[in-house]
Amino acid sequence: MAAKYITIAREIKRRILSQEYAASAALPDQFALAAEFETSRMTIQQAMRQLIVEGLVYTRQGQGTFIRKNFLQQSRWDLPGSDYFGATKTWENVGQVTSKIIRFELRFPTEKEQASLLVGPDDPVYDFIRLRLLEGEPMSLEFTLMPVNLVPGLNRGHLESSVFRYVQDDLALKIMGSYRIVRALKPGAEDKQYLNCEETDPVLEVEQVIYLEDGTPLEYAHCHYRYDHGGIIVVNNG
Amino acid sequence: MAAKYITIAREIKRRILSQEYAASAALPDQFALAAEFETSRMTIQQAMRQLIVEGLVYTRQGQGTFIRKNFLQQSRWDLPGSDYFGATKTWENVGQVTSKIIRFELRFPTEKEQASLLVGPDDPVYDFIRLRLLEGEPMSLEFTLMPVNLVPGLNRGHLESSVFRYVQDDLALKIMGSYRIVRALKPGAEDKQYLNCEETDPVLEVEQVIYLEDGTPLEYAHCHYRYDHGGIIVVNNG
DNA sequence: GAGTGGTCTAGACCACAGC
DNA sequence: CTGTGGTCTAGACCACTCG
Repeated sequence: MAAKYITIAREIKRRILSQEYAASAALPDQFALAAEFETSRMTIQQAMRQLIVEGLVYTRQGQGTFIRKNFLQQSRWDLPGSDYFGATKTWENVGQVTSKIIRFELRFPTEKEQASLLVGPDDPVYDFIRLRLLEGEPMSLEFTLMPVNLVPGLNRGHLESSVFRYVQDDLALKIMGSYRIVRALKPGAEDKQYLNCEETDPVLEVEQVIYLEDGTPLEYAHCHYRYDHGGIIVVNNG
Repeated sequence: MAAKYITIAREIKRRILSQEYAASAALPDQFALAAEFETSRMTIQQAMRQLIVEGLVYTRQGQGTFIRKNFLQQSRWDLPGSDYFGATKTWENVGQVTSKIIRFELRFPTEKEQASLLVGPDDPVYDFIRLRLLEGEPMSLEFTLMPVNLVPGLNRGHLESSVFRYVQDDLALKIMGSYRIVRALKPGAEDKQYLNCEETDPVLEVEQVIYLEDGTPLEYAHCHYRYDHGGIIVVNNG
């Protein structure tokens, strides 16, 4: 049984989407909603906070609660090509994605990598490169580092299916967020070899650190995408 | 006078940053904090919600409230090169930014532009192109469209200083968020002409729609960045 | 069972906008 | 002044984790 405020938020969302509440008009005030749902005003406010976070409505003190004209925006990433954040799902809509392992090694981290992963010089890391193919066509090349002590037992099978699923389901680690830098680059030797880039084909690079819920860095990666396989969508609210 | 929960959140934040609370240990529980700050537990929870949003702490039912190991991440964009989101400030740390107006016209929107800006075919739009220079060196080329009825009185002076400031300070419009797609592109004719791109120099393109707080699209733009002038930082929490 | 955060109540007063 | 959302109280019970 979901919390009452969640249930109420869902119902109000339904009414907005089915246009039972006129767009660009004010919603019933919180007292009226509290009466209708036979609850306290605090609970209505909690439901409203939920809808605000979802980008569906906004409030103005002294005026009321209003529906956003455009609430299609999500407040999270949709990065086609990462294991993480449901991006694989985005790809599944497009076609079958497979992975080819180019490298899978163990080594000690460099200074820059120690800083990115918050590990010491003697803490071993996995170092692997994967070529991701969409319907057999090369799409992205991913250079990944992960601390061994966080992801014990990682093997080639996981790399070929989904490292994310292994981390989340088998190791029960929870991912909190990410820090990413996006750039355009000239193609390097590996990009030409594996992504079939010509000299004039730009590469979209995403350098990223993925964090667990307590802030421990789980992964430090450089992902190279072919420029003609779509872009990265980023949405920002408020 | 700030709200009590804000004051409490600030105080707890101070303690965390000054390491009065041991990192990776649990904070005092909400009952203890409520007693200490002589308030109700609801107010403490509101303060905690604030700190959670800021990425400083996280909670686990049945366990407690914990400090994130890495709370440097922000939950907002930092896009060097846009008028918006304090990015100009980012640049000011680097050097003096100036704008050169390549085009400034009025016209009617195409179908795609009507869809992006949510305007009709007979609603006029500003269409301008600006070259942005850092210390005199070309850095980005921005193709912008804005509905005339939202931004009356826009002139070349605003384009040269800051459209954002005009919109926010003089017109008192409030910006809510953005929707962006990031790509790598081969350089086009304008990129070669104004950004001095060679044939092999990739371009980082950001296609963006910026929204006002009620969801009305304010701006539809394509921004082209030289590949060697840094990347775009994106942070995601939760 | 004990201790934690999550939710909820039934009110109260404050801050702000509009008439 | 009226109506709105914002904050706050003092308590209650529930859900979850751990020893």
